[in-house]
Amino acid sequence: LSETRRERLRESTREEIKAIARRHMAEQGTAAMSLRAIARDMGMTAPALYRYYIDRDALITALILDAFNALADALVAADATRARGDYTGRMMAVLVAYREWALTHPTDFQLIYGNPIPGYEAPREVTVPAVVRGFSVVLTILKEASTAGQVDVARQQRLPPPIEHFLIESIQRDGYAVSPWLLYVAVVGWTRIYGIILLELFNHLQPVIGDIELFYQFEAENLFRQMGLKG
Amino acid sequence: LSETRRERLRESTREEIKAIARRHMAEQGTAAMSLRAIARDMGMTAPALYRYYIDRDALITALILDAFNALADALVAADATRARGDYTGRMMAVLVAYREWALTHPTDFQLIYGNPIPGYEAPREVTVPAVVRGFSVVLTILKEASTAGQVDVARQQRLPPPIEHFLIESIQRDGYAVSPWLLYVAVVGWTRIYGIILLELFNHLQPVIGDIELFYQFEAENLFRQMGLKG
DNA sequence: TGTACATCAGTGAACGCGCGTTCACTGATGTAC
DNA sequence: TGTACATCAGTGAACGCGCGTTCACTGATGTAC
Repeated sequence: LSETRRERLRESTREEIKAIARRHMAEQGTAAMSLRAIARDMGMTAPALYRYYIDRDALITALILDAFNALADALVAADATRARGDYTGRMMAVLVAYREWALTHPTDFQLIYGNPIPGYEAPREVTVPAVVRGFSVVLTILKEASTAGQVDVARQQRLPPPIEHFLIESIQRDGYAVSPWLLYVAVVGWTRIYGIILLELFNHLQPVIGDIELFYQFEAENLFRQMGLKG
Repeated sequence: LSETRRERLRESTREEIKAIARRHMAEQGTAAMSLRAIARDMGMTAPALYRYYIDRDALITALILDAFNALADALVAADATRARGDYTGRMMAVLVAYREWALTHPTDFQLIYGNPIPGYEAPREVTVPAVVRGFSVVLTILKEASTAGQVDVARQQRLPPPIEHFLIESIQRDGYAVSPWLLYVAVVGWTRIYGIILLELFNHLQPVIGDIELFYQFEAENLFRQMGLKG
């Protein structure tokens, strides 16, 4: 709004730095991100980058934060494409969007959910809220479906007590407004699609199953059935 | 057998190189493996390593091959601890051993199933047979359980036709001696435990579910039920 | 059993390259009067 | 409107470090007669 010309230029340079960093990571792996290489590609000298990020770690943190938020945005947008009452449709749209985002942004996905970068540790106070944003898209759908009576209680399994207690504590601490069972199936769903997507990213799955998109949808439907999601 | 003294010394040096490489990877990440650092730790100069591995890639390949074989050994050993007719017991032992191996050898696990090392590509003719060794432990249990009538056919789902066709082709090409459904559930099981284990390795799962060991077993049982494995 | 020779492990110097970060500086852009 | 000054982006040199790989070599170990 009241941004000066200088502030706008500065912001666009910050964005350009991140864009080139992403390109390099895509080509060389996330661990290969180098300030000197970025500067070279921008036609600048390396010390100039220190005007924009105080050091290499700060740049990595910015990239990670962007990635979490972009992923969450994609999930929110996918959720919005379906009628509010179509709970399985919304859930499927979100899961498909998750995989699609990972496949179209493989580097960003590895940055947030793959091998950690040696010598770098993400500050939790920065990353956790961004993670929660994405996760709560799924939780909201489950909560609304449950409220609408669209979750089959008969399918609900008895959880091992220590896990149930842990989930109840999470719910109270973070105010999730879902039952332990719904939180549980959300976590299980997350581990399942994560396994498929990461194996696909590393090219381990295609030779084994062939059509991964179809496989993914089939497994999503199995998950919905186990969750007790109706429709 | 007819190994000379020189050959024995040579072999033990090759092993020492690998051991130190593993330690460095555990401390610094898989991408940080450096010949100079290994040589330094061995009290040698870097060029001496070229007597044992023709280059850095050859050393990485040797480490990967060792890791696949050690994992397969662990699965075979776990399978052998249960009575032959106890199919669910054998399967559970194997899945638990898989996770335990990954947790006690996190670096090796990341080396074979995590982010690829930038600039390195594993030669498939070396790795594929080692992968198949581990996978066939699970397939054998499923095959024997099926032959013994211990797989509930009623639980079998109709697979999407393109996937079924792909699996049938794999079975014929590689001579797997199981039904498409059994191969399918083996693959699904693999993606599921992989997702859990990798999230656990990266410390993303513990804050969400608490007792991961219990969670893992609970999910394994759910998997057996979906497979139709009796007992 | 002793000697001559071949094999092989390991060295040290070098090549050419990369990296993150600090520092004193230049020169352009923007601001106050 | 014009001038003096402050702010800030970016430079170039430097520090101290790392890497994989090649090469001619030394010196110890093993082998053949």
